[in-house]
Amino acid sequence: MPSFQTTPGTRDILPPDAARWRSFVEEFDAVVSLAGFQHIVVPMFEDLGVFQRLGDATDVVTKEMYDFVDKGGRHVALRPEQTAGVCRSFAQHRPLPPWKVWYSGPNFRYERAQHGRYRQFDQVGVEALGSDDPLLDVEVIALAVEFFQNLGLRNVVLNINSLGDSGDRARYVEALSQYFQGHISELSPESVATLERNPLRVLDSKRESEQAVVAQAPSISGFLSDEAASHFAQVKQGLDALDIAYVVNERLVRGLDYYCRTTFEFQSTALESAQTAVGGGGRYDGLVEDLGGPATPGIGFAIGLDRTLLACDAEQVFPHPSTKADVFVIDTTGGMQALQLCQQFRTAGFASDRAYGGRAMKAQMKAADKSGATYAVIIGTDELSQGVATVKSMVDGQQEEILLDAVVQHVAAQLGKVNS
RNA sequence: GUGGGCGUAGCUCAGUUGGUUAGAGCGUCGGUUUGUGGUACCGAAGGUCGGGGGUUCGAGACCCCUCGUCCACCCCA
Repeated sequence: MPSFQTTPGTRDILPPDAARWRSFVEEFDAVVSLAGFQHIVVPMFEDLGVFQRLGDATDVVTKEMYDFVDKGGRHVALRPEQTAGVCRSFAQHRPLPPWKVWYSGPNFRYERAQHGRYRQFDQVGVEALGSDDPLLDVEVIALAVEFFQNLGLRNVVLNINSLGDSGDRARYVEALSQYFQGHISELSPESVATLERNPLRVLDSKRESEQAVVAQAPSISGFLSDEAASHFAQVKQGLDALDIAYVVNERLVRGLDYYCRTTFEFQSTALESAQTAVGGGGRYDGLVEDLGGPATPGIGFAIGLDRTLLACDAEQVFPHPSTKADVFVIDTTGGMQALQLCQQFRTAGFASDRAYGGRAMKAQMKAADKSGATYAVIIGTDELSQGVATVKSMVDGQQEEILLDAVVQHVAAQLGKVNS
Protein backbone atom coordinates (compact mmCIF):
# COMPACT_ATOMS: atom_id res chain seq x y z
CA MET A 1 0.00 0.00 0.00
CA PRO A 2 1.36 3.38 -0.94
CA SER A 3 1.64 5.92 1.85
CA PHE A 4 -0.67 8.33 0.10
CA GLN A 5 -3.39 8.26 -2.42
CA THR A 6 -5.67 10.85 -3.90
CA THR A 7 -8.07 12.45 -1.46
CA PRO A 8 -11.75 11.48 -1.80
CA GLY A 9 -13.42 12.74 -4.92
CA THR A 10 -10.16 13.64 -6.62
CA ARG A 11 -8.16 11.61 -9.05
CA ASP A 12 -5.19 11.62 -11.36
CA ILE A 13 -5.92 12.05 -15.01
CA LEU A 14 -3.28 9.78 -16.42
CA PRO A 15 -1.99 9.40 -19.94
CA PRO A 16 -3.55 8.87 -22.37
CA ASP A 17 -6.70 10.35 -20.81
CA ALA A 18 -5.02 13.65 -20.04
CA ALA A 19 -4.22 14.10 -23.73
CA ARG A 20 -7.85 13.52 -24.52
CA TRP A 21 -8.83 16.15 -21.98
CA ARG A 22 -6.53 18.60 -23.64
CA SER A 23 -7.92 18.00 -27.09
CA PHE A 24 -11.40 18.32 -25.64
CA VAL A 25 -10.55 21.83 -24.50
CA GLU A 26 -8.83 22.58 -27.79
CA GLU A 27 -11.96 21.57 -29.64
CA PHE A 28 -14.03 23.81 -27.41
CA ASP A 29 -11.62 26.68 -27.98
CA ALA A 30 -11.92 26.20 -31.72
CA VAL A 31 -15.71 26.29 -31.66
CA VAL A 32 -16.23 29.30 -29.41
CA SER A 33 -13.35 31.32 -30.82
CA LEU A 34 -15.11 31.37 -34.15
CA ALA A 35 -17.97 33.13 -32.38
CA GLY A 36 -15.77 35.82 -30.93
CA PHE A 37 -15.38 34.41 -27.44
CA GLN A 38 -11.97 35.06 -25.91
CA HIS A 39 -10.11 33.07 -23.33
CA ILE A 40 -10.26 34.19 -19.71
CA VAL A 41 -8.54 32.76 -16.67
CA VAL A 42 -10.03 33.63 -13.30
CA PRO A 43 -8.65 32.60 -9.90
CA MET A 44 -9.33 29.18 -8.52
CA PHE A 45 -10.26 30.73 -5.19
CA GLU A 46 -11.91 34.01 -4.31
CA ASP A 47 -13.45 35.86 -1.44
CA LEU A 48 -16.22 33.69 -0.06
CA GLY A 49 -18.70 36.49 -0.68
CA VAL A 50 -18.30 36.17 -4.44
CA PHE A 51 -19.72 32.68 -4.35
CA GLN A 52 -22.35 33.41 -1.75
CA ARG A 53 -23.99 35.53 -4.43
CA LEU A 54 -24.89 32.28 -6.14
CA GLY A 55 -27.75 32.12 -3.71
CA ASP A 56 -28.15 31.20 -0.09
CA ALA A 57 -30.69 28.55 -0.97
CA THR A 58 -28.32 26.54 -3.11
CA ASP A 59 -26.51 23.55 -1.71
CA VAL A 60 -23.48 24.52 -3.75
CA VAL A 61 -23.13 27.51 -1.46
CA THR A 62 -24.50 26.26 1.84
CA LYS A 63 -23.18 22.71 1.99
CA GLU A 64 -20.59 22.08 -0.65
CA MET A 65 -18.18 24.98 -0.47
CA TYR A 66 -14.50 24.40 0.18
CA ASP A 67 -13.95 27.51 2.23
CA PHE A 68 -11.20 28.42 4.65
CA VAL A 69 -9.53 31.32 6.33
CA ASP A 70 -6.14 32.10 4.84
CA LYS A 71 -3.06 33.27 6.72
CA GLY A 72 -4.14 36.86 6.27
CA GLY A 73 -7.49 36.23 7.90
CA ARG A 74 -9.42 36.40 4.65
CA HIS A 75 -12.37 34.07 4.32
CA VAL A 76 -11.92 32.53 0.89
CA ALA A 77 -13.34 29.58 -1.00
CA LEU A 78 -12.33 27.34 -3.87
CA ARG A 79 -14.61 28.15 -6.75
CA PRO A 80 -17.60 25.80 -7.11
CA GLU A 81 -18.16 27.12 -10.63
CA GLN A 82 -16.76 29.93 -12.72
CA THR A 83 -19.67 32.16 -13.61
CA ALA A 84 -19.46 34.11 -10.38
CA GLY A 85 -15.75 34.69 -10.84
CA VAL A 86 -16.24 35.92 -14.38
CA CYS A 87 -18.96 38.31 -13.25
CA ARG A 88 -16.78 39.55 -10.42
CA SER A 89 -14.05 40.07 -12.98
CA PHE A 90 -16.44 42.09 -15.12
CA ALA A 91 -17.46 44.24 -12.18
CA GLN A 92 -13.84 44.76 -11.26
CA HIS A 93 -12.41 45.64 -14.68
CA ARG A 94 -15.46 47.04 -16.46
CA PRO A 95 -14.62 45.78 -19.94
CA LEU A 96 -16.64 47.08 -22.87
CA PRO A 97 -19.81 45.07 -23.41
CA PRO A 98 -20.67 42.84 -25.02
CA TRP A 99 -17.99 40.86 -23.26
CA LYS A 100 -17.77 37.33 -24.58
CA VAL A 101 -15.35 35.02 -22.82
CA TRP A 102 -14.69 31.32 -22.45
CA TYR A 103 -12.89 29.35 -19.79
CA SER A 104 -11.82 25.91 -18.76
CA GLY A 105 -10.51 24.45 -15.56
CA PRO A 106 -11.29 22.75 -12.29
CA ASN A 107 -14.05 23.59 -9.83
CA PHE A 108 -14.57 22.23 -6.35
CA ARG A 109 -17.60 21.03 -4.50
CA TYR A 110 -17.62 19.03 -1.31
CA GLU A 111 -20.03 16.22 -2.09
CA ARG A 112 -19.94 12.45 -2.25
CA ALA A 113 -18.24 11.24 -5.38
CA GLN A 114 -20.26 9.25 -7.84
CA HIS A 115 -20.18 8.25 -11.46
CA GLY A 116 -19.46 11.48 -13.32
CA ARG A 117 -19.37 13.49 -10.11
CA TYR A 118 -16.20 14.46 -8.32
CA ARG A 119 -15.09 16.95 -5.73
CA GLN A 120 -12.66 18.40 -8.20
CA PHE A 121 -14.22 18.47 -11.61
CA ASP A 122 -13.41 20.28 -14.81
CA GLN A 123 -15.68 22.39 -16.89
CA VAL A 124 -15.46 24.40 -20.06
CA GLY A 125 -17.87 27.23 -20.53
CA VAL A 126 -18.70 30.63 -21.93
CA GLU A 127 -20.20 33.81 -20.54
CA ALA A 128 -21.59 36.70 -22.56
CA LEU A 129 -22.17 39.87 -20.56
CA GLY A 130 -23.80 43.09 -21.50
CA SER A 131 -26.78 42.22 -23.65
CA ASP A 132 -30.22 40.86 -23.01
CA ASP A 133 -30.86 40.20 -26.68
CA PRO A 134 -32.71 36.88 -26.88
CA LEU A 135 -30.77 36.05 -30.01
CA LEU A 136 -27.62 36.12 -27.92
CA ASP A 137 -29.21 33.36 -25.86
CA VAL A 138 -29.69 31.48 -29.09
CA GLU A 139 -26.10 32.04 -30.15
CA VAL A 140 -24.81 30.78 -26.83
CA ILE A 141 -26.98 27.68 -26.91
CA ALA A 142 -26.00 27.06 -30.51
CA LEU A 143 -22.33 27.05 -29.54
CA ALA A 144 -22.88 24.24 -27.08
CA VAL A 145 -24.89 22.33 -29.65
CA GLU A 146 -22.15 22.82 -32.20
CA PHE A 147 -19.53 21.64 -29.75
CA PHE A 148 -21.39 18.47 -28.85
CA GLN A 149 -21.84 17.76 -32.54
CA ASN A 150 -18.16 18.30 -33.24
CA LEU A 151 -17.29 15.80 -30.55
CA GLY A 152 -19.45 13.36 -32.44
CA LEU A 153 -22.21 13.13 -29.86
CA ARG A 154 -25.63 12.42 -31.25
CA ASN A 155 -27.66 11.55 -28.17
CA VAL A 156 -27.72 14.88 -26.41
CA VAL A 157 -31.08 16.46 -25.78
CA LEU A 158 -31.53 20.17 -25.23
CA ASN A 159 -34.06 21.14 -22.56
CA ILE A 160 -35.05 24.78 -22.26
CA ASN A 161 -37.26 26.80 -19.99
CA SER A 162 -37.81 30.35 -18.86
CA LEU A 163 -37.81 31.29 -15.20
CA GLY A 164 -39.06 34.78 -16.00
CA ASP A 165 -37.82 37.92 -14.34
CA SER A 166 -37.19 38.11 -10.63
CA GLY A 167 -40.74 39.29 -9.93
CA ASP A 168 -42.22 36.45 -12.01
CA ARG A 169 -40.01 34.01 -10.33
CA ALA A 170 -40.97 35.22 -6.88
CA ARG A 171 -44.68 34.94 -7.64
CA TYR A 172 -44.16 31.46 -9.07
CA VAL A 173 -42.17 30.31 -6.08
CA GLU A 174 -44.96 31.58 -3.86
CA ALA A 175 -47.58 29.70 -5.82
CA LEU A 176 -45.45 26.60 -5.91
CA SER A 177 -44.88 26.82 -2.20
CA GLN A 178 -48.62 27.09 -1.56
CA TYR A 179 -49.33 24.17 -3.82
CA PHE A 180 -46.82 21.90 -2.13
CA GLN A 181 -47.94 23.03 1.32
CA GLY A 182 -51.37 21.84 0.34
CA HIS A 183 -49.99 18.45 -0.59
CA ILE A 184 -47.40 18.18 2.09
CA SER A 185 -48.57 14.75 3.18
CA GLU A 186 -47.66 13.38 -0.23
CA LEU A 187 -44.10 14.68 -0.04
CA SER A 188 -41.12 12.86 1.35
CA PRO A 189 -39.49 14.30 4.47
CA GLU A 190 -36.54 15.30 2.30
CA SER A 191 -38.77 17.28 -0.03
CA VAL A 192 -40.54 18.95 2.86
CA ALA A 193 -37.16 20.18 4.01
CA THR A 194 -36.30 21.29 0.51
CA LEU A 195 -39.62 23.08 0.29
CA GLU A 196 -38.64 25.38 3.11
CA ARG A 197 -35.32 26.28 1.59
CA ASN A 198 -36.11 26.41 -2.10
CA PRO A 199 -39.52 25.31 -3.40
CA LEU A 200 -38.23 25.24 -6.98
CA ARG A 201 -35.94 22.39 -6.17
CA VAL A 202 -38.79 20.14 -5.18
CA LEU A 203 -39.58 19.96 -8.88
CA ASP A 204 -36.26 18.18 -9.35
CA SER A 205 -37.10 15.31 -7.04
CA LYS A 206 -36.45 11.90 -8.48
CA ARG A 207 -38.29 10.01 -5.78
CA GLU A 208 -40.92 7.79 -7.33
CA SER A 209 -43.47 8.31 -4.57
CA GLU A 210 -43.92 11.99 -5.25
CA GLN A 211 -43.75 12.11 -9.01
CA ALA A 212 -47.50 12.50 -9.22
CA VAL A 213 -47.61 15.55 -6.94
CA VAL A 214 -44.74 17.12 -8.81
CA ALA A 215 -46.42 16.51 -12.15
CA GLN A 216 -49.55 18.32 -10.97
CA ALA A 217 -47.64 21.35 -9.72
CA PRO A 218 -48.30 24.71 -11.35
CA SER A 219 -46.09 25.61 -14.30
CA ILE A 220 -43.86 28.62 -14.58
CA SER A 221 -45.27 29.56 -17.95
CA GLY A 222 -48.41 30.93 -16.39
CA PHE A 223 -46.40 33.38 -14.31
CA LEU A 224 -44.21 34.94 -16.96
CA SER A 225 -44.54 38.66 -17.55
CA ASP A 226 -45.33 39.74 -21.10
CA GLU A 227 -41.76 40.87 -21.48
CA ALA A 228 -40.27 37.62 -20.28
CA ALA A 229 -42.71 35.59 -22.31
CA SER A 230 -41.83 37.56 -25.41
CA HIS A 231 -38.14 37.09 -24.70
CA PHE A 232 -38.62 33.36 -24.38
CA ALA A 233 -40.67 33.24 -27.57
CA GLN A 234 -37.88 34.94 -29.46
CA VAL A 235 -35.36 32.47 -28.10
CA LYS A 236 -37.47 29.62 -29.40
CA GLN A 237 -37.87 31.33 -32.75
CA GLY A 238 -34.13 31.74 -33.00
CA LEU A 239 -33.53 28.09 -32.19
CA ASP A 240 -36.06 27.14 -34.84
CA ALA A 241 -34.32 29.38 -37.34
CA LEU A 242 -31.09 27.50 -36.71
CA ASP A 243 -32.86 24.14 -36.87
CA ILE A 244 -31.80 23.34 -33.34
CA ALA A 245 -34.03 20.74 -31.75
CA TYR A 246 -35.15 21.40 -28.18
CA VAL A 247 -37.67 20.34 -25.62
CA VAL A 248 -39.46 22.93 -23.51
CA ASN A 249 -39.29 21.52 -20.02
CA GLU A 250 -41.18 23.59 -17.49
CA ARG A 251 -39.78 21.46 -14.69
CA LEU A 252 -36.27 22.58 -15.54
CA VAL A 253 -35.35 24.90 -12.70
CA ARG A 254 -31.58 24.45 -12.32
CA GLY A 255 -29.62 24.67 -9.15
CA LEU A 256 -28.10 28.09 -8.93
CA ASP A 257 -30.39 30.82 -7.65
CA TYR A 258 -29.11 33.50 -9.96
CA TYR A 259 -30.77 32.15 -13.07
CA CYS A 260 -33.60 34.12 -14.66
CA ARG A 261 -35.36 34.04 -17.97
CA THR A 262 -33.71 31.52 -20.29
CA THR A 263 -32.36 28.36 -18.70
CA PHE A 264 -31.25 25.26 -20.50
CA GLU A 265 -29.65 21.93 -19.89
CA PHE A 266 -28.14 19.24 -22.07
CA GLN A 267 -28.97 15.67 -21.15
CA SER A 268 -27.12 12.73 -22.56
CA THR A 269 -29.49 9.89 -23.28
CA ALA A 270 -26.51 7.61 -23.76
CA LEU A 271 -25.60 7.73 -20.07
CA GLU A 272 -27.11 5.15 -17.74
CA SER A 273 -26.14 6.72 -14.46
CA ALA A 274 -27.83 9.31 -12.29
CA GLN A 275 -25.72 12.09 -13.72
CA THR A 276 -26.95 12.66 -17.23
CA ALA A 277 -26.65 16.43 -17.38
CA VAL A 278 -23.55 17.07 -19.47
CA GLY A 279 -24.01 20.81 -19.65
CA GLY A 280 -26.28 23.60 -18.62
CA GLY A 281 -26.66 27.30 -18.26
CA GLY A 282 -28.89 30.27 -18.56
CA ARG A 283 -29.36 33.96 -17.96
CA TYR A 284 -28.24 35.70 -14.82
CA ASP A 285 -29.19 39.29 -15.43
CA GLY A 286 -28.76 40.40 -11.83
CA LEU A 287 -25.52 38.74 -10.90
CA VAL A 288 -23.04 41.43 -11.93
CA GLU A 289 -25.04 44.02 -10.03
CA ASP A 290 -25.12 41.75 -7.00
CA LEU A 291 -21.35 41.73 -7.14
CA GLY A 292 -21.17 45.48 -7.05
CA GLY A 293 -20.96 46.14 -10.77
CA PRO A 294 -23.32 48.05 -13.03
CA ALA A 295 -26.62 46.41 -13.87
CA THR A 296 -25.52 44.06 -16.60
CA PRO A 297 -27.39 41.19 -18.18
CA GLY A 298 -25.49 38.00 -18.84
CA ILE A 299 -25.86 34.50 -20.14
CA GLY A 300 -23.59 31.51 -20.27
CA PHE A 301 -23.21 27.80 -19.87
CA ALA A 302 -20.81 25.25 -18.49
CA ILE A 303 -20.07 21.79 -19.80
CA GLY A 304 -18.68 19.08 -17.56
CA LEU A 305 -15.60 17.40 -18.97
CA ASP A 306 -15.95 14.12 -17.13
CA ARG A 307 -19.57 13.57 -17.91
CA THR A 308 -19.28 14.65 -21.49
CA LEU A 309 -16.33 12.35 -21.98
CA LEU A 310 -18.34 9.54 -20.38
CA ALA A 311 -21.05 10.28 -22.90
CA CYS A 312 -18.44 10.15 -25.64
CA ASP A 313 -17.36 6.74 -24.37
CA ALA A 314 -20.96 5.57 -24.31
CA GLU A 315 -21.42 6.69 -27.89
CA GLN A 316 -17.93 5.56 -28.87
CA VAL A 317 -16.95 8.90 -30.30
CA PHE A 318 -14.11 11.36 -29.74
CA PRO A 319 -11.29 8.81 -29.44
CA HIS A 320 -8.02 9.44 -27.68
CA PRO A 321 -5.54 11.38 -29.78
CA SER A 322 -2.75 9.35 -31.31
CA THR A 323 0.55 9.24 -29.51
CA LYS A 324 2.37 7.23 -32.14
CA ALA A 325 6.01 7.92 -32.74
CA ASP A 326 7.20 8.52 -36.28
CA VAL A 327 10.47 6.75 -35.81
CA PHE A 328 12.06 4.55 -33.16
CA VAL A 329 15.82 4.41 -32.95
CA ILE A 330 17.38 1.09 -31.98
CA ASP A 331 20.97 1.23 -30.89
CA THR A 332 22.90 -1.78 -29.64
CA THR A 333 26.23 0.01 -29.56
CA GLY A 334 25.79 1.78 -26.29
CA GLY A 335 23.10 4.34 -26.95
CA MET A 336 25.09 7.33 -28.11
CA GLN A 337 23.87 6.90 -31.68
CA ALA A 338 20.26 6.74 -30.52
CA LEU A 339 20.79 9.84 -28.44
CA GLN A 340 22.07 11.82 -31.40
CA LEU A 341 19.66 10.48 -33.99
CA CYS A 342 16.62 11.05 -31.84
CA GLN A 343 17.76 14.57 -31.28
CA GLN A 344 18.15 15.11 -35.02
CA PHE A 345 14.73 13.67 -35.77
CA ARG A 346 13.10 15.85 -33.16
CA THR A 347 14.84 18.94 -34.43
CA ALA A 348 13.47 18.07 -37.85
CA GLY A 349 10.00 17.89 -36.36
CA PHE A 350 9.49 14.16 -36.17
CA ALA A 351 8.35 12.27 -33.12
CA SER A 352 11.16 9.94 -32.22
CA ASP A 353 11.71 7.64 -29.31
CA ARG A 354 14.16 4.99 -28.17
CA ALA A 355 14.81 2.40 -25.51
CA TYR A 356 17.10 2.99 -22.57
CA GLY A 357 19.53 0.96 -20.60
CA GLY A 358 21.24 -0.99 -23.35
CA ARG A 359 18.56 -3.60 -23.81
CA ALA A 360 18.79 -6.48 -26.26
CA MET A 361 17.90 -5.81 -29.86
CA LYS A 362 14.83 -7.98 -29.63
CA ALA A 363 13.60 -6.04 -26.65
CA GLN A 364 14.25 -2.79 -28.44
CA MET A 365 12.30 -4.05 -31.44
CA LYS A 366 9.39 -4.83 -29.18
CA ALA A 367 9.55 -1.36 -27.75
CA ALA A 368 9.65 0.02 -31.28
CA ASP A 369 6.57 -1.95 -32.15
CA LYS A 370 4.73 -0.75 -29.09
CA SER A 371 5.62 2.85 -29.80
CA GLY A 372 3.61 2.61 -32.98
CA ALA A 373 6.52 4.03 -34.95
CA THR A 374 6.27 3.85 -38.72
CA TYR A 375 10.01 3.32 -39.07
CA ALA A 376 12.72 1.77 -36.97
CA VAL A 377 16.25 2.97 -37.46
CA ILE A 378 18.67 0.28 -36.39
CA ILE A 379 22.29 0.84 -35.51
CA GLY A 380 24.30 -2.19 -34.48
CA THR A 381 28.00 -2.76 -34.47
CA ASP A 382 27.96 -3.70 -38.16
CA GLU A 383 26.19 -0.51 -39.16
CA LEU A 384 28.37 1.63 -36.97
CA SER A 385 31.57 0.29 -38.44
CA GLN A 386 30.27 0.95 -41.94
CA GLY A 387 28.87 4.36 -41.14
CA VAL A 388 25.34 3.34 -42.04
CA ALA A 389 21.99 2.65 -40.36
CA THR A 390 19.34 0.11 -41.21
CA VAL A 391 16.01 1.75 -41.87
CA LYS A 392 13.17 -0.66 -41.40
CA SER A 393 9.53 -0.10 -42.19
CA MET A 394 7.48 -1.38 -39.28
CA VAL A 395 4.54 -1.67 -41.59
CA ASP A 396 5.84 -4.11 -44.22
CA GLY A 397 9.12 -5.16 -42.65
CA GLN A 398 11.19 -3.97 -45.62
CA GLN A 399 14.57 -2.58 -44.69
CA GLU A 400 17.54 -0.94 -46.33
CA GLU A 401 20.88 0.49 -45.33
CA ILE A 402 21.29 4.23 -45.48
CA LEU A 403 24.39 6.32 -44.89
CA LEU A 404 24.30 7.56 -41.30
CA ASP A 405 24.53 11.19 -42.37
CA ALA A 406 21.52 10.82 -44.65
CA VAL A 407 19.23 8.84 -42.36
CA VAL A 408 17.15 11.71 -41.05
CA GLN A 409 16.65 13.15 -44.50
CA HIS A 410 15.77 9.74 -45.90
CA VAL A 411 13.25 8.84 -43.25
CA ALA A 412 11.80 12.33 -43.38
CA ALA A 413 11.24 11.93 -47.10
CA GLN A 414 9.66 8.52 -46.59
CA LEU A 415 7.37 9.82 -43.84
CA GLY A 416 6.42 12.74 -46.02
CA LYS A 417 5.40 10.24 -48.63
CA VAL A 418 3.41 8.20 -46.14
CA ASN A 419 1.65 11.17 -44.66
CA SER A 420 0.50 12.65 -47.95
C1' G B 1 -25.19 14.29 5.16
C1' U B 2 -28.38 9.22 4.59
C1' G B 3 -28.62 4.08 2.71
C1' G B 4 -26.53 -0.18 0.24
C1' G B 5 -22.38 -3.03 -2.45
C1' C B 6 -17.24 -3.72 -2.52
C1' G B 7 -11.76 -3.40 -0.88
C1' U B 8 -6.71 -10.13 -2.56
C1' A B 9 -0.17 -8.98 -7.17
C1' G B 10 0.53 -2.78 -11.91
C1' C B 11 -4.74 -4.19 -14.17
C1' U B 12 -9.24 -7.67 -14.17
C1' C B 13 -10.44 -11.28 -10.89
C1' A B 14 -10.39 -16.90 -8.33
C1' G B 15 -9.75 -18.17 -3.49
C1' U B 16 -14.30 -24.57 -1.26
C1' U B 17 -18.40 -25.02 5.24
C1' G B 18 -11.69 -20.70 8.67
C1' G B 19 -6.37 -25.17 8.34
C1' U B 20 0.36 -26.44 5.60
C1' U B 21 5.07 -22.07 1.73
C1' A B 22 -2.14 -17.08 -1.24
C1' G B 23 -3.66 -18.51 -7.31
C1' A B 24 -5.10 -17.31 -12.71
C1' G B 25 -5.37 -14.20 -16.99
C1' C B 26 -3.46 -9.64 -18.87
C1' G B 27 0.71 -6.53 -18.40
C1' U B 28 6.12 -6.19 -17.26
C1' C B 29 11.12 -8.31 -17.68
C1' G B 30 14.18 -12.36 -19.60
C1' G B 31 14.70 -16.57 -22.81
C1' U B 32 13.39 -20.17 -27.17
C1' U B 33 22.03 -21.07 -30.02
C1' U B 34 23.60 -17.49 -35.12
C1' G B 35 21.91 -8.81 -34.13
C1' U B 36 14.96 -7.44 -35.83
C1' G B 37 8.73 -6.46 -33.68
C1' G B 38 3.48 -7.68 -33.95
C1' U B 39 1.72 -14.95 -33.26
C1' A B 40 3.49 -19.37 -30.17
C1' C B 41 6.22 -21.73 -26.19
C1' C B 42 9.35 -21.51 -21.59
C1' G B 43 10.78 -18.86 -17.31
C1' A B 44 11.16 -14.78 -13.72
C1' A B 45 9.99 -10.68 -10.82
C1' G B 46 5.78 -8.83 -8.26
C1' G B 47 0.63 -9.39 -3.13
C1' U B 48 0.78 -11.23 3.51
C1' C B 49 -4.75 -10.38 1.38
C1' G B 50 -6.94 -1.45 2.73
C1' G B 51 -5.67 -0.37 8.19
C1' G B 52 -6.51 -1.52 13.52
C1' G B 53 -8.61 -4.59 17.17
C1' G B 54 -11.15 -9.17 18.43
C1' U B 55 -12.93 -14.56 18.19
C1' U B 56 -10.02 -19.22 17.43
C1' C B 57 -5.09 -24.13 18.41
C1' G B 58 -5.35 -21.65 13.52
C1' A B 59 -8.43 -16.16 9.45
C1' G B 60 -7.74 -13.48 3.13
C1' A B 61 -12.09 -16.00 4.66
C1' C B 62 -16.14 -14.79 11.18
C1' C B 63 -17.20 -10.11 14.51
C1' C B 64 -16.27 -4.78 15.70
C1' C B 65 -14.06 -0.13 14.49
C1' U B 66 -11.76 2.75 10.82
C1' C B 67 -10.20 4.37 6.00
C1' G B 68 -11.02 4.06 0.89
C1' U B 69 -14.04 3.03 -3.30
C1' C B 70 -18.55 2.22 -6.12
C1' C B 71 -23.92 2.95 -6.58
C1' A B 72 -28.47 5.35 -5.13
C1' C B 73 -30.73 9.51 -2.44
C1' C B 74 -29.32 14.49 -2.32
C1' C B 75 -26.97 17.97 -5.47
C1' C B 76 -25.38 19.42 -10.09
C1' A B 77 -21.76 19.83 -14.89
